[in-house]
Amino acid sequence: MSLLKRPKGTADILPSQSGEWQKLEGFLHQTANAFGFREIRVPTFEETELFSRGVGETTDVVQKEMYTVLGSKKNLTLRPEGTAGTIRALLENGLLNDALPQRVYYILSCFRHENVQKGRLREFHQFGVEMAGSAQPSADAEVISLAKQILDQLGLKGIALRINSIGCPVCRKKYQEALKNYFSGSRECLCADCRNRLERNPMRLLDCKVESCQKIGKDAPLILDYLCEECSQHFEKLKANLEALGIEYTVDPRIVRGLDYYTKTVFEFIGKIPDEKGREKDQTICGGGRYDGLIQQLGGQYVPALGFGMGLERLLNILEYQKISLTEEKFCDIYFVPMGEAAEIKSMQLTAQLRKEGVSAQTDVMGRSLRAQMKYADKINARFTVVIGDNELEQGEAVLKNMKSGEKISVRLDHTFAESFSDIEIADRLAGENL
RNA sequence: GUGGGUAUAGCGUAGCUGGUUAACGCGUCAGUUUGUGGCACUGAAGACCAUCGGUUCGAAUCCGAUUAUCCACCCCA
Repeated sequence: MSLLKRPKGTADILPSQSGEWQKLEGFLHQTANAFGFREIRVPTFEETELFSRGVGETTDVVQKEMYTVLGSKKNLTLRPEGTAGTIRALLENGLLNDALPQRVYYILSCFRHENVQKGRLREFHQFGVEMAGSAQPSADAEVISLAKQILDQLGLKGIALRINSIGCPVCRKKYQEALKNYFSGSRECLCADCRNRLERNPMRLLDCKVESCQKIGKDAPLILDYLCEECSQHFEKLKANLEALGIEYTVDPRIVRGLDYYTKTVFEFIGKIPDEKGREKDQTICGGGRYDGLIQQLGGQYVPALGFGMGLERLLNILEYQKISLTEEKFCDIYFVPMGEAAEIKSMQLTAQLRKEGVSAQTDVMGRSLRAQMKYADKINARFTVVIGDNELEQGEAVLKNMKSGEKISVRLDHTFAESFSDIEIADRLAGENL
């Protein structure tokens, strides 16, 4: 029988990695809570229509990347992103009738049938927040500062924030007309893709990597010059708010998000990761913006809202690249080193007792020699060891060794052990923090 | 969807233009005698050379297909 393999674009999270995930997730929960966001959990699949209506019929995500199960009455799709389902849940459960703004966040997996690359999986995990009810630029600033705080507190360096405004449907339409006019003049010189874009989504033309197209686009009109009064003021206030919060940014008029629901503010946090050959390349780790029309689009009242999605695999990639570890690789508070059968029993009992107290305790289950056990204790980063042999059993007393400092303390091997160990352990922890 | 690179023990790599027992580092395991780890030394285990097929007297090495992975376009987290 041949070995079955996992589907392309999926990943196993192994025991050596899950601790990092748990730490990251714990940190995300904590930070989101600090900003007043509460967790929401929504289904992994939704009716296909939710995404075609919410994300946008013409987007790549909807047109060619969704995993859809065809049904006789309704088609179902594995969520390609988190916003549509979250907004659907807010509407369906009447949460938008509650005090606004409504602040929610989620950690979930998304599915897109894409060509796989580093940081581009077919099942990937996303942390996202959505804030519904405020049209104020201060809400934009708050959401951006949440993302910023997460990236900063994780200790990441060199993450750039780029912002732009793509206006509201009214001013965007005018801008797109202006773009069409501009590019139509040199239609014949554009690449095939761009000629296509000219009709479907002229804003994408600015993004083209083909040199000749870039040249043509150099003097193209900018969205920022076409914003209506309201959108323009919104953007100016957002910039002022970011400055007040001490958040650095650059305005990048070429940011055009690929999901149709965005209006006004769009932003991205971009980091650098290495490819296989060690060359650095930019990668978006967080992307988001305002989507004032989405809730209406999904059948609700007009409620302005915004949010972002953050790719957890991408985040962990960058953390790894910047050599930032959230966890100790292996961890053990205390390791018992038994010598002889009677000692093995005693070690088992003490281990069991400490584990009930929440202490990470281990003992030998390999029948190893004393020397080998000490080596093992060292490898798993045991903080303390206790050697137990016939002498110790007879005297009811043993030596507790601090593996870092080498310090040895005599302890009693009776019911008082757990208590005295916890005192010593806490003292050691405090001493470590003072260093 | 289109185009290109890579594929050798758990990990990272060597293996030149096809020629016998596939090499090295890290890691793992055991030991370096008498009851205390990190260093050092000695030894061991571990690979049908991604899979399938072809060329050849002979293939890790050449050819084809498949799969995985990486990169570019596209798009995005």
